[in-house]
Amino acid sequence: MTFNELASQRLEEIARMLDLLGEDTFKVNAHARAARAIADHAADLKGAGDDPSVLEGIEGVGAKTAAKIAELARTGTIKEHADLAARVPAGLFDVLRVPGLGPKTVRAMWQTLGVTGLDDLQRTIDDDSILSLPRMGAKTVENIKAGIATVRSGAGRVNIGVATPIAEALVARISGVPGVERAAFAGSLRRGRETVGDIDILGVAEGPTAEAAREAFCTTPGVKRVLARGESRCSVELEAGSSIVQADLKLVPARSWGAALMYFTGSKEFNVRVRERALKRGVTLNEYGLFPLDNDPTPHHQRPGGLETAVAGDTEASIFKALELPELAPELRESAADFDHAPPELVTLQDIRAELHAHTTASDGVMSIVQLATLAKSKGFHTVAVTDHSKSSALAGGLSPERLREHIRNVRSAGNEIDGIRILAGSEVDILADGRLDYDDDLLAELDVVVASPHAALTQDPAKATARLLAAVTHPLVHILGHPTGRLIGHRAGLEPNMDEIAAAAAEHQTALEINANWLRLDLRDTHVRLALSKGALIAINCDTHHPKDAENLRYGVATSRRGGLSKERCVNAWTRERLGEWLKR
DNA sequence: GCCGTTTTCGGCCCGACTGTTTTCAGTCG
Repeated sequence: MTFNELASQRLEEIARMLDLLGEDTFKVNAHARAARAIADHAADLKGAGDDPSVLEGIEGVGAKTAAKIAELARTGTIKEHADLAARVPAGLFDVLRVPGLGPKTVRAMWQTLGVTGLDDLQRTIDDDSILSLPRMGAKTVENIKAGIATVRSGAGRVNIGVATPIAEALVARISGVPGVERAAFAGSLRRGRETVGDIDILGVAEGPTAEAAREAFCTTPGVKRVLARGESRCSVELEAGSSIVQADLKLVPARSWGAALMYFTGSKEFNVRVRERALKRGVTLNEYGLFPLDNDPTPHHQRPGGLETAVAGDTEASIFKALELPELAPELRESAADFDHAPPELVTLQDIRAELHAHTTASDGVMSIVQLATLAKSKGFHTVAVTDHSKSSALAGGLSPERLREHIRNVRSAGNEIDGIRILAGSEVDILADGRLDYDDDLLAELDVVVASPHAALTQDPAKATARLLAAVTHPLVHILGHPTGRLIGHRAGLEPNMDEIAAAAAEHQTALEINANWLRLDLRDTHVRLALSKGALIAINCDTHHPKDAENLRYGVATSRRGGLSKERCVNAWTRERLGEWLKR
C-alpha cells in the first residue's frame, strides 16, 4: 500500500468512526472528501512529515487534516484515529457495508443492541431483537438479511474489465426496448476508473416506454435482487463473475439527456463545482437541465412545461457552452482540481497505431508471429512488436539467448509474409532484482525494441525497487519500462518505487513508461501517468497481447492515460510509423 | 473540517426511493 493509499484509508476510517459516534455530518464529509482527494493525488505525500507544504493546494485538505497526514508520515499513526478506534468496534465497518444500513441505524444497533459486527447483527435478526429498533419492520429485516449475504459474498469494487462488458450488455438491453431513444453508461465507469462500486445506466424514455425499460432492466439475466424500482430510478444486484455488482438505471426525457449524463457521470466534487459555477451565473443545474434561477421553490422539472424553460441540458456540450466552460472529458472529472485549467487534448482509442508489447507461441502467447501481425493490422496499426519473455521467466516460456536469436530471424522472415504492417523484433526482458537485465547488451542490441519489465521480487523495499527500475530506465538499450510496479489490482500491491525519480530519469533518457492496458494491471496507474507527464516523460500504452481478446483491453489503457492527462504528442503508440521508428533507433 | 470575486462566520447539492409512518427519517448517489 502506498503512503497516499494508507493516508486515504485512515482518513476514511476516521470519517466512518465519527459518523458512527454521531458527530457533525459536515465534519464527517470533510474527512471523507479529504480521503478521496489524497487517494487521487498524483504526488507521493510521504514527505509531508518533514515538509507539510506538499499538502498545500490539495482541495479539501485544510490545516487540521494536513497535520494528521504529517503525523502519519512522521510516526506511522494518527493519534485521533487510534483514540477513535479504541471507542468504535472495527466490526462496525462491515455492518456499514450492508446495503441499506447507514450510520444512524448502525449506531442504534451498536448502542442499544450491542451489535459490534456482522455475526452480532445476524444474532439480532435470529432472536428478533432487531425489531425493537425504531422504524424496523419485516421488510427492512429481509433486506438486511439479503444485504449481509451480499457483503459476505465479497461484493466490493469490480474491475473495469469486468464491469464494462456488463454495462454494455445492459445498455444494449435498454436500447433494444422499442421507443427508447438512447442509452449509455455513466458513473465512475465512464470516467474510466480502474475499479467501480456500481454500474450506472442512463436511458431516454417516458411513459409506457419507461415502464418497459424498467421491466427489461429488472429482468436482465443475472439479476439476483431488485433493490429499488421507482418511476425514474431502479437498482438491482447483478452477478459479476464470481462476485456481485449493483447496477442502477435512470430514465430521463430527451431534453434532460445531457444534464443527466453529466450529473450521473460525476464525480461528486466535479458536480458541486459545476453547480456553484452555475449559481454564480444566475442559473441552477440539476439532473434535468440548466434553468434560470427564480424564487419558485418548485423544481423546474415538476412545473408544467418546466423542462422547456431550460437554458441547456439536451447535451453535455450545451451545458459546458452555457457555462462558458471548456468541454471536460469524463476522465478528467475526477476532482475539482483541474476545473479552471484548459484541458489538454487527450489521446483517443483511434489515435493508437502500434502495439509494442506482445507475446507469441514462442513464449506464453497463443498466436504465431503472423497471426499476431494480422490481428494488429486488422486494428489499423502500422507497427506491432514481438516481445516474448526472456530466459528468467521460465514459467512463461522465456527464451534462451539462442532461441531469441532464432526468434529474431523468424520475425524478420514473417515480415515478408504479410504486407501493410511493420513487425518489430523485440523482447520483454526481465529486470532482475538487482536491476541487471536478463540478456547481455550485445544481444539486446540486435533487437528493434526492448521492453524491460519486473516480474519477480515484487515485494522488495522501495529503495531497492527505485534503484532497480532506475537501472532499467537509464539503460541505453531499453525503450520501454513495462508494467513498472508489477501490481495486480486487488491482488498484489507490487513495487512502490519513487516515481518522481523514475519519471525524471525516463524523461531524461527518452525511455517510455508503459501503461499496461490489461485491466488487472493498469500499470502505470492514472496518478503515476499524471506524475510522469509532469516530469516530461513519454508514455507507451500496450496491451501486453498474449491472446486475441487482449487487444480489447486497449480502451482501458487509453482511459487510464486520459485520466492522467496524456496527449497524442506524448504517447509513442500514437506516433506515425516514421516518428516511432526514429525514436526506436535513438 | 473546509472554504471565501457578496462571507474569516456560517454556510456546506439535492432529488429519488423505501419502509415505516400518519407526515417522514434514513439511505443512496
